[in-house]
Amino acid sequence: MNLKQLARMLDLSQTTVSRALNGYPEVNEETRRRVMDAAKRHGYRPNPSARRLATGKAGMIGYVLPTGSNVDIDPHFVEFLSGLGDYARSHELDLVLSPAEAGDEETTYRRVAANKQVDAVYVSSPRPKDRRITLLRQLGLPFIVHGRSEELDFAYPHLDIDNEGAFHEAGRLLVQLGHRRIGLINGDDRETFAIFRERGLRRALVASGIELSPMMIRSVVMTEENGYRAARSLLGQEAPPTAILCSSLIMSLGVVRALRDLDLSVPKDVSLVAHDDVFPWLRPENFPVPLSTTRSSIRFAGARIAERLAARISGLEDDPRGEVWPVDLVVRGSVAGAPV
Amino acid sequence: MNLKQLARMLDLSQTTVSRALNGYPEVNEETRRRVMDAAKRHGYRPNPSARRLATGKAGMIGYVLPTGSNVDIDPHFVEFLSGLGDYARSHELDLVLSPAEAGDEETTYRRVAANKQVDAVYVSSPRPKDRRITLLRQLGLPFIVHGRSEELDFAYPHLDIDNEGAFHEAGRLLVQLGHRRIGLINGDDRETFAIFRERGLRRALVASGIELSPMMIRSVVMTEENGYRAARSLLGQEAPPTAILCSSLIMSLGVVRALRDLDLSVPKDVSLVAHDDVFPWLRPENFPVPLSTTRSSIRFAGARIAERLAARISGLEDDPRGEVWPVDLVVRGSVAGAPV
DNA sequence: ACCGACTTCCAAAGCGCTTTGGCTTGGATC
DNA sequence: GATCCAAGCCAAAGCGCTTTGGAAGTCGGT
Repeated sequence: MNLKQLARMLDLSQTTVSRALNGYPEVNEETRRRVMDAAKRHGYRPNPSARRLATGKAGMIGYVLPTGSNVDIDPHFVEFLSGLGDYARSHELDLVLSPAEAGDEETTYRRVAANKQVDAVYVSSPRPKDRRITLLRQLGLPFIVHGRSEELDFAYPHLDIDNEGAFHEAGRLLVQLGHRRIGLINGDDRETFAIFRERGLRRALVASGIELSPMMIRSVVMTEENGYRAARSLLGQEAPPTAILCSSLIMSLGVVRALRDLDLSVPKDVSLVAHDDVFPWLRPENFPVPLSTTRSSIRFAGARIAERLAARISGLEDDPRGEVWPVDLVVRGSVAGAPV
Repeated sequence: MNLKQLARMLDLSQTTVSRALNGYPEVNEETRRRVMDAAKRHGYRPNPSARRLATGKAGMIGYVLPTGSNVDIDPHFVEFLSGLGDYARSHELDLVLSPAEAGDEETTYRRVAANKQVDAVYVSSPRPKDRRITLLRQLGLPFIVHGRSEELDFAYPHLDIDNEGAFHEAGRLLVQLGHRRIGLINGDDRETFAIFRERGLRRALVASGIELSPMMIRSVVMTEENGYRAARSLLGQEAPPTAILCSSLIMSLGVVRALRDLDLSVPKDVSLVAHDDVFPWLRPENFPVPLSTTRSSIRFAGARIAERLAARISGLEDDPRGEVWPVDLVVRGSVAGAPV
């Protein structure tokens, strides 16, 4: 069933039927009802390819996925996707993943924009200087950044969590508990989130006259193994940290293993706080010693971004508004006063 | 730059230019060269929307993503995606994720097929009786199943690993080591993979005259917490297992925690074998006691499925061929003779 | 009775490609 | 020299929608 047939059946022109269905005002209310009715009865659905060719609107949102034989997609992605998908479903929005060679996403963004394959994209894992942002603005492709970049003075649509605030608070807590040497096991420090977290911790320390020495910082890809190695390396120093701040639950698994290997107990010997993105399959309260965390659901972020993308597409949102979510500090058994 | 302009520029008809670019035979080789050349020089790329409307081919592959506020996407998905994406990139194939309400994927499959949004789809987590398979066949939408279903007597394209063989071998090893009570912590037993794994273990036991009692089986969603609970429950029985076979590394984390809580050591008190899908961020050799595993890279599966989907789309593959990969049994420190 | 000004509808021209059904042309065939 | 054929090209008709630029009909105001 296509438009022509439906129109003929109703003894109307395609124009009128099209307008009736798309809510244009220049059609009699009764006619509209008739049309809507017939459309529903016959299960008419406009052909998206045709609509797309005519309007240039795709009705989909996009994501450029960095790939490569040595590139691993972040496991956080799947949680984010759960939220995004859940919202997208309720609005019949599909998501297009366009694989790109890691390092050269630009080509793919250009292709996607030129082909008008999607109406908007979301961008993740931004870096302080991230060319994607200016590129997208220049291409005129609506977007929302999950995270932040310094680009354009932050005047572009984004959604981020308060990474700095989170680690500032966690750091302050540890300082208050008497810790002076606090180790940071961070994610890749070319990414903004990691930089913000480090800054947060540093601020908390400086406020008490403590400096955050580079010796206390490790910046690695967030795997269990790297968490282990970083912890071993931090704790193997002459003046090891008495507390560790860790950027992910997965790495914390490794940290806990390292502590056990070294026969150090949590929190007696070492206090531990980690950032929790809220995975259904790995929960901080189930760590050997319940883990204190800075918590923010990445899934909610996915849903919110989908919502805002939808709003942008339909023109309801068009200011370059940024949104920064506060992060909860959840204190559990893994922190205690610094050992004397 | 569109076809019309390019044609005018070359002083040829659109027909000829189109044919030249698409490799049709009825065009002079020299003309073709001229066309190809000009196209490259001017960076001409046919508009996919238009091509799509004309041909009905989308140039994308699809996946119907079950979603819902209580639905969590499997973390394995991201690894699968890494492989799929890596292959897809090299062939400029995009992937469309169409969110569906979990439980009613059918509506979405129908929509995707009717709209010709994608040229082929892949289907995951099949169940023994899985309506999606007959549905897709009926809709005429090419597909490949990742996993197996009993549907159609297995005569549909699929890629699976030998789950039965894997757990059979693992079970046999444990039996040979003298274990008589072997616990199974499985995934959702409505899914085929879990059924096959159970069957494999049972076969191994039966071969030695041992029965696999329902008391020895737990079937749960694969989270750390469920692994813990299942292990506690298995080990809390009067005649607890002396060995445990676990369907995922993530659950194994919980199992290890449970063992520790119960002051049981691996492998002295309990031997442990898990299935490893090969995550970059969690590796069996890094468990407190290196974990023995049945190993199969889910990432390779993703790449292979992308390859076969591409082949199906271009008509290179069209038999309902099934493909079952053997699984490696990797023995590490977590298994030992049964305690006396 | 005539004139805007609406309201309500329509025919037709896109959107940019593929594909059908010819139309030339030049050489081989008899 | 007439005939046939293949090679190489083209005009135009789709694909199924949206949107432009009217065209009728209605109605109150003068």
